[in-house]
Amino acid sequence: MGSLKGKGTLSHRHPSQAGAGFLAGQAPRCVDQANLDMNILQLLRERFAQALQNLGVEDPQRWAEHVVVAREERFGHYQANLAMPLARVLKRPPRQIAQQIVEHLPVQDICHQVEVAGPGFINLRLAVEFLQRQLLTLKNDPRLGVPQTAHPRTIVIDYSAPNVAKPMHVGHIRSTVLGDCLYRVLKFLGHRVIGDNHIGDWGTQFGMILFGYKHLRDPQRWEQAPVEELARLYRLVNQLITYHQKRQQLPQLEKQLVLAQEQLQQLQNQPEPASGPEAKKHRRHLRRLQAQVQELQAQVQQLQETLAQVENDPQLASLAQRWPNLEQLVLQETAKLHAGDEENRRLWEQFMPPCLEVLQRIYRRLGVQFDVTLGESFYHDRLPGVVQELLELGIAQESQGAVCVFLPDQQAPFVIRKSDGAFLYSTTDLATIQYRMERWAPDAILYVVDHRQSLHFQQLFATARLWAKRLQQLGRRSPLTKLLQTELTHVSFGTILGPDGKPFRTRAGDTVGLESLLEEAVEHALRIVSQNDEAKPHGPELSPEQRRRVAEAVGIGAIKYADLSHHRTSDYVFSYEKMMSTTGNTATYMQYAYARIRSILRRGQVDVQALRESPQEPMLEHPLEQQLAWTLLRFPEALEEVVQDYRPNLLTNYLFEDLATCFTAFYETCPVLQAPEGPTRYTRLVLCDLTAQVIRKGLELLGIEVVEQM
RNA sequence: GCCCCCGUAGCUCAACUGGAUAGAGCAGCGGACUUCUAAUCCGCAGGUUGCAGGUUCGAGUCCUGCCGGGGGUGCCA
Repeated sequence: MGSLKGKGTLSHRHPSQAGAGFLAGQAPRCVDQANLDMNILQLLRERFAQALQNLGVEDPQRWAEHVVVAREERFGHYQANLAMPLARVLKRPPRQIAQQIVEHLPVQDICHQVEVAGPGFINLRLAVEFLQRQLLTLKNDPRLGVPQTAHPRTIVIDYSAPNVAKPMHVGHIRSTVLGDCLYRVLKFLGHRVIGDNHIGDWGTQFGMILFGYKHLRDPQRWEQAPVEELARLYRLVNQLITYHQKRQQLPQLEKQLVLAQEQLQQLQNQPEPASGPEAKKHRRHLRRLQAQVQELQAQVQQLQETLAQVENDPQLASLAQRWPNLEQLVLQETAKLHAGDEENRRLWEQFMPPCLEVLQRIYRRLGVQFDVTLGESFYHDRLPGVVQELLELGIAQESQGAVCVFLPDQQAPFVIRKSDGAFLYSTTDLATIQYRMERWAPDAILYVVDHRQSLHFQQLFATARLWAKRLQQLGRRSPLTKLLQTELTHVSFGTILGPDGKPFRTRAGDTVGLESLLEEAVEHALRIVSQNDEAKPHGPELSPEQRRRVAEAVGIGAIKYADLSHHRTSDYVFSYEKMMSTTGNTATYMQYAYARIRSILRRGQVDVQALRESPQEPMLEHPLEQQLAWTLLRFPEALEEVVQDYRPNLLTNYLFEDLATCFTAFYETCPVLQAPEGPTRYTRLVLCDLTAQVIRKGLELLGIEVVEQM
C-alpha cells in the first residue's frame, strides 16, 4: 500500500473527518417517469400532459413537470406554474393559455376545483370523494401506495467501507447509515440494488497487525480473545508510528510557528493603510495570520501532548526506542503480504474471519446489511492488468517513474502506479469498476463517501469513462463499454462535528470508537425512556427488559435519524441531547408518535386486519381528516424525491413536518375512540392505522425500528 | 497560486430546479393537562436570502465581481 506518510489515519475510504461540499454526478439519475400510479402528483402530471398534447404543445411531458405540490395551503393542494414560461414559446398571453389548459384538463374525477389565478397560475383542489376513494385503496395496500417501478435499474451502492484491522469510528457512521438508507429506499421502489462493502483488507493497517502479531503479541490474550488482541496490537503499532511521525514533525511545526509569529509581528508593526482596497487587504492578511498562529500553537501543543503520552510511559517509550524505523518495517510486512509471502498470507487468512466478525457485530447492532463484501484484496490480481491496459490504450503514461493519467482541464494527474511499483487506491477503484461492469453491468454506481474525496472521484470517473470510450472506439468487446451509459455518482457528505464545532474527536484528539458511541447513546436513551415511563399518569408500564429493548431502538435510531435528517452535504454537530430530544425532528419523537397511535388501537381493541380489509369507504368530514388523508397519499412522492438527489432528509422532513405535524393536529381535535360508533369513528381509526403504517415504513426505510409501547 | 463546495430567522432544514406575501421545526415569549400517552397542542415574535451589479414580465435559485467559511491540490485512503 505504500508510504505511511501523509495525512490519513489509515482507514479505508474514510481516513478521518472534516468539511463540506459535494460533486454532482453527470449521468442520468434514478428519476422514474411513468412510475407511481397511486402517486397523485404523477397522475395530475399525466392529465396535464394529455391536455397539453391536445393543445398541440411540444414535449408535453416536460411541461407537465411544472405541476407541483402547492406552495401554500390557500393555493389548494397542487399548482401548475407553466402558463407563464409557455407564453414565451406560444407567444400568447399566459392567462389565456392557462384558461385553455384548464378547459382541456380531464381532472373531473380528481379535483373539485381548478382555477386560474394571478398572471396564470393554475390551482388545483382535490375532491373529497377522490381522497376517500384513494384512501380506501391505500388502507389495505401493504406497499402503502408505493408501486414497484416500471423501469427497474441495476444499482451498485458502495458504502461503509471500513478498515478491517481497525475499529470502526465515528467517521464511518454517515457512509454506513446513508448508504443503507438509499439501499432500502431504492430496493423498495423496485430497483435491483447491490450493496457492496468495499472494505480495506489489504493495506498498511494489515502490515501493522502482522508486525504487531509477530513482535508484540501477548500469548495469553491472544488465546483468550484474539480479536481484541488484534485490535490492541493495531492501536499499539499505530500509536508508535504516529509517535515517530510526530517526533519528526515537531521541529518543522515549531519553525513554522516562529515564522508565522514573526510575520505577524512585522505586519502589526507596519502602519495600516488609511483606507481603500489596500487597507482591506492589510486587515485580511492580518486576520489570516492571527488565525494561522493560533492554529499552529494549538497543533504544537497537541503534538507535545501526544508525544508525552508515549514518553511518560516507560513501556511505550522503550518500544518506541526499540524500533525507530517502525514505519519501514510495517511497510515491509505489507509488501511481503502482497508479494505472496507464505507466512504473511497464512496469517492474513487467519486474521480475516475474526476481524470480519467484529465488523459484523456492529452491523448487526445497526441493522445494516450488504449483498457482497468485496474488499481491496479481492481485486489484487487485477491491478497489474488494469495499469497495463491503460498504458496500452494510451490513456496512462509513465511520468517521473510513476504511471499517471493526465486528464484534460486538470493540473493534477491521476496516479495509478507509484514509482516504487506499488498500486494505489485509484488502481483498486478502477479494477473495481471493471469488475462491477463484468458482473452486474449496472445502470448506476453510487459511492457514498465523504466530500473530501470529490477530486479522487472526479478523476476516477473521468478515467474510467475514457477507458470505456477508447475500448468502444477500437471496437473491442468489453463489458466496460456499457459504462458510457452508466451513472457514476459520488454521493458525498459532510463532517460530524463535536460540540466545539470541530471534527468529532476525543479530548486527546483520537477518533471516537463507533461501538462506545452506540453504547453511550443507548445508555442515554435508557434514562429518557425510564424517566418517561415513571412519569406516566397511571404508573410505569414497562418491565426492565422492555425498557432495555426500547432504549436500544431509541438510542440507535437517534444516531441514525440525526444523520439522515440533516442535509447530507452539510456538517452537523453530534449531540446526544439534541438527537434524543423528545420534541422536534428526531427519531425519538417519531417513535413516540408511532407508539401513541398503536396505543390508541390497542386501547380500543381494534381489529386492525378487519379494519384494513373492510370494503367500506372512509368518510372525510373534518378538514383535518382530509388534510391527513392527503398527506398519507403523498408518501410515494416523498420517496421519489429522496431518490432524485439521494437525500434521505427529504423523507424525514415528510415524516415529521408533514405527517406527524398533521397527525397531531388531527389527534388534538378529532377524538377517535370517543367518537360515536359509525363512519366517523371508522374513518378516524383508518387514518390512525395508516399513519402508524406510514411512520413505521418510513422509519424502516431509514433503517430505524419502532416499538409498540414506550 | 490553482480547483471544488457552501453562505436563507439565534440553531437545523425547506422553498419540487426561474414563479404568488421566502416556509417549517427547535430554542425564546405567552397560553392550554381530573389525557385517546402533555415525549403534546395553540398563539406570538423572529428575514435587506453574505455584499454589489447584471440577465427578464419575475431571481434565494442563472451570470460576473467582491466578502466570509470549509475542503482538495503528483505518487495516503
